[in-house]
Amino acid sequence: MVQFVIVRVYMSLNIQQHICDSLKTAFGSVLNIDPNEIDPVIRRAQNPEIADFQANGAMGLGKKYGHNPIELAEKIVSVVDFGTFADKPEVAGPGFINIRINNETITKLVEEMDCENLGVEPDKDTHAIAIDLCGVNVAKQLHVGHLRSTIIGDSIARMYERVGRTVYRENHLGDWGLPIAMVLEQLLSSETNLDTLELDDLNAAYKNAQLVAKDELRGEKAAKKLQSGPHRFIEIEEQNASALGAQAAAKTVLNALQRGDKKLLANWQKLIDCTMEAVYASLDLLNVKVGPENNRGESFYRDRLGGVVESFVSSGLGIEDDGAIVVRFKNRERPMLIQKSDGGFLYATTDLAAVRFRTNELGADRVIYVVDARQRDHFKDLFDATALISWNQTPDGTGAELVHVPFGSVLGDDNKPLKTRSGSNVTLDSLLHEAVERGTTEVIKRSKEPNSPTSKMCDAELKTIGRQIGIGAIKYADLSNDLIRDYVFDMNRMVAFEGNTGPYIQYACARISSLIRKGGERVGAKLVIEEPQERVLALKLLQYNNVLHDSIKYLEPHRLCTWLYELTDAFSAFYQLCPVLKLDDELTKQSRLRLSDLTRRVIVDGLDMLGIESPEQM
RNA sequence: GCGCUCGUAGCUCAGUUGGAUAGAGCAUCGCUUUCCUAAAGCGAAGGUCGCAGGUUCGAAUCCUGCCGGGCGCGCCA
Repeated sequence: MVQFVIVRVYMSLNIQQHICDSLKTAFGSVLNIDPNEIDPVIRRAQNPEIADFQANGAMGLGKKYGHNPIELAEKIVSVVDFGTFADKPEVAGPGFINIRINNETITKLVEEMDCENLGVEPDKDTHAIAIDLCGVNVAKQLHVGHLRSTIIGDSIARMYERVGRTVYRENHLGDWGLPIAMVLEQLLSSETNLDTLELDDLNAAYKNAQLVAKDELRGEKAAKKLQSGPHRFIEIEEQNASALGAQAAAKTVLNALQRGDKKLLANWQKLIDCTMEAVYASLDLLNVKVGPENNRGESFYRDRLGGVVESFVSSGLGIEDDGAIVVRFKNRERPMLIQKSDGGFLYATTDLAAVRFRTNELGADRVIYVVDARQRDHFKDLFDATALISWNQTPDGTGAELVHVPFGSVLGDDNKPLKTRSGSNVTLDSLLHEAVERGTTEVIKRSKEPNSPTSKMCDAELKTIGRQIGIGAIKYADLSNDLIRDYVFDMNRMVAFEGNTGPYIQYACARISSLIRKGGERVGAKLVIEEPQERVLALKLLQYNNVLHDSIKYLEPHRLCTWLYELTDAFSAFYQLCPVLKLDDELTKQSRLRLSDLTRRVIVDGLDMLGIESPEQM
């Protein structure tokens, strides 16, 4: 019983935390101040030859409390008690404290990590998380723009779920409003059969509707800009007469929809079904956990929009301006429009309704918007408006944090936003199929090698693996960069089995699987950490929990990617220099097999949070 | 015009939120190597961290001003 308690306490400690606490105590006693106010600035040491961790706090604290930093560091070193974790640290340079963890501790910690949850601590916060992702528009095919929002959002969701949070993936469909009404009007007036509707027909109608809308807008703007006299205005109106006619017809349709016209609503639903059927197929191929259950689009909020505006108006935050209702902010000129002068609502209105739903009804204390960086201003307005009206809290009064995760564009090799040769948007589907094809080509090529484990596989098996590699390649390439940056879509680099790529990590993982198949699992074998490569690998593994929580904290999946790549590298060095299968020393052999298997499970788990599958052979 | 954002090796990118001599992978050039292993390995070269100031014991990182690229700016989403 006693032992059980000790084990529990030990497990809840991670190395870095333990070092930090010990040093806080040491600094506190030497400087005679409250240890809790001290930050010893613990970092992983850059050079493993020198140390495992370093404490950089002596410099700053020495300065602050009038001590020579080197002398302070030496005093700290002489009094600090790391218990069994580490031996006496060393002082270097201007006051760095270098700490080396002893092998017994590393061994013990790795053994503790080697359990079902792989040392990942659950999040203490138990509120839900809402993630706005994908953002598909009805009547519109998914294109590259949706790729990033979907896979980044899904990855963040998976990371949160991994630490025990409930996540609502919110697919905020563009399924309501004038654009959809225009498409519907066009299809109805051309007497298209909605039951045999194809997505291509819808797309064409959507594009056409957008052109018409743009024409009207351009005409109005041109007229205003030129300060045109009445005759000039009439001229433009004549030019856009048909456009305006279409607009008027669409508005009629929209009105009928909003009134709840049953027949029209049924037809509207057909547009959605037609669109979503194709969308789900793409999302499925992309291996993301987004399906019909995640749909909560603009139409879901349609009856709440009036209330949103009313709330703002009655609290004095929404004021009338030129016939429209706007919300103004103290520190900037730009207002946020929440109601048009014709009484119509805007996307800002819907987003406000969605915020309130997510915080108040879903109980999310973090609402995350994975949306293109170009919408930064919109989200700044949205979040500030939310704060003004105090909708940024859950029902239990917990403050809800609204975060925009902005991401850059996918570029073609001309460094411009990715387009097809004819200049149109690249559909997600074509991109994914190209990736699958490239992945499959790689797998088939490798299966021709007689000593490859895939050499006896049938076509269907090879195709499955090819899909896993191709999709993994583009997802990893996307997630492994700092999100804010644009990146050039280069399939050759993405599917390469060398370098910081998805396939490289998958391959390394498959090879460990192969090793385990030959050597057998060694659950519970005694670990022996002695060789430098074993030590480096073990220390790397022990960072898993911290890296994951940092990736979540900063909403940066590329941290996890970088670390997985480093882990894979550490394993390669280990596998290169530490024999396993041919060892006669059964103890070391079992230990190494266990270390390998733990590495494999961590890689599989890590890749899973990126939405990437880990084939056992490839 | 105003605002946001990015700028790191030839190329593609990291850089642990202010720490030691700025790191990887491709590509280049050398040298080893036929092995328990489904991957060859090791090394070299390559940098004014866009530029100039400032803060600091200490700056790629924070502040200011420039330069260059991208993006956004009232009734579209």
